[in-house]
Amino acid sequence: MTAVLVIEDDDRIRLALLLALEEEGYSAYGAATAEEGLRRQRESRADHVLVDLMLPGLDGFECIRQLRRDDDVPIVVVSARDDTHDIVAALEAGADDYVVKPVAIKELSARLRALRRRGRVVAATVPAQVFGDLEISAEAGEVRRAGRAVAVTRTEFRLLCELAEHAGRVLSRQQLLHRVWGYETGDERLVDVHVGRLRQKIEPDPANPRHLVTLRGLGYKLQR
Amino acid sequence: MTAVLVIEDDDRIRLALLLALEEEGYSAYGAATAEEGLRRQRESRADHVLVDLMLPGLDGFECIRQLRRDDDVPIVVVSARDDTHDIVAALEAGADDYVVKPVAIKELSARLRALRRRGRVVAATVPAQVFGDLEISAEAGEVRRAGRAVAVTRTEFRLLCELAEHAGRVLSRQQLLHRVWGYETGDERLVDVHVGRLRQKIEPDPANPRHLVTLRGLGYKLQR
DNA sequence: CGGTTGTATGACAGTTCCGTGACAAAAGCC
DNA sequence: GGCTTTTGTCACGGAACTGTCATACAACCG
Repeated sequence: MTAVLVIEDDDRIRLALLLALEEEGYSAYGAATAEEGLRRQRESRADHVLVDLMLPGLDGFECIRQLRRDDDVPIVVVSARDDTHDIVAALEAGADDYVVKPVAIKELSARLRALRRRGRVVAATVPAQVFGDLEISAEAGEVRRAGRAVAVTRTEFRLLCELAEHAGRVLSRQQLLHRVWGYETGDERLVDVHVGRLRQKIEPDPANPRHLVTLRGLGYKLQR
Repeated sequence: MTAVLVIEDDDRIRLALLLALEEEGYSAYGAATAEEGLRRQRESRADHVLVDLMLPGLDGFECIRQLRRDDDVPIVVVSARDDTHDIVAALEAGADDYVVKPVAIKELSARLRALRRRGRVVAATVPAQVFGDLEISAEAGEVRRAGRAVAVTRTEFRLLCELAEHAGRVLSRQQLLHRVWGYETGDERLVDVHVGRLRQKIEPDPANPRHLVTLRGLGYKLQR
């Protein structure tokens, strides 16, 4: 029996989903908060997790990340919001699919089947973001320049990922401090220093950066 | 470079998709009919296929079935019709995802990434694995280096299998504690110690590991 | 051109992180 | 029960990393 865990705070929707899934032949059980969902998934591994994005306390994105941390379970987001940003963010956080409420149970079921099928397939492609001769592989925790692995530290890696995630767009020092370091405020020079160190490692000519460029008065951006 | 084949009869849409995909860093090429698409996929295997459902001649569903017959390539349907029947039918035919036009390229790209990630996840449950001169036979419960059997203890073996199963990907100490020892939490030094012992046995030069490498601040990974 | 503002970078100290040897407890094995 | 092997804990030393600072350099502006 295929087990499905539904993490959704709205009681009505959660129960409706559980019933519909049972009807489709799944064994389904629910959790009203992310915390509870994480706990239940640790205790008894479901074959699929459905998760809402708007949850009280820990939100859906964080929930997905934590689920992913120690489990390869297929995660499907079931959200009311049909918004590209949310979809992309959820998938990047580690979700495998995203469906918009109200969802047809037949479709959901078919998507779950497709996910299970895909899970069995063997594929060898390594996902990596590419910027010219620069490759960033978050999973491998690795950065390559011209095919060669470059050793970067954790902070540098986070910084690079953050810039890569918003490739082509400027990020201010404040934004970076906030997103990479979690600082609400702080010395902006810190960013400079780390950008400099990163350049030493990933730029062929650190003094004339091609990818990690400075926009005076604005911040930094990563470009192809 | 990740290659994407777009099977879509409407020239404008196909070209727009191709351009947008290129922009996202993919290598993209197109086909105006199912027949042509099948032929191109046979000749040069793309990493992803996007397919419209309404095609002249052979329709999208049939196209998906034929693609599936000799290829595990991830297939994403890009259709104008947002209809549960179509969605279910397409997924049943073998598609892996279904997005409705007009589609945000960022979303599409994120979905492709999610598909690639998923494909790799279970990929690893392979009986025997080879890492350079290192062989791990999960069934035989045996490790060989340069053809010679190496005696490893049970914990070391589990640890090695876990790393091998996610070859090339970083596993944090917490993940390893959880997956190898079943601990919800615990002293991370434990992992270090066992990694160290394993290195003594499987690395030619344990002080400079080639396969079982440390990613400072992140964890360990096994690489070729 | 000189002043002003913003950015790059080398040096340094404090801290974090990792590897390892030692050791005791636990588990296997005659 | 004695012996060996394996496992987990601890503590220490060293290496790597981080954040701060000072200084030098570059860009901008009137």
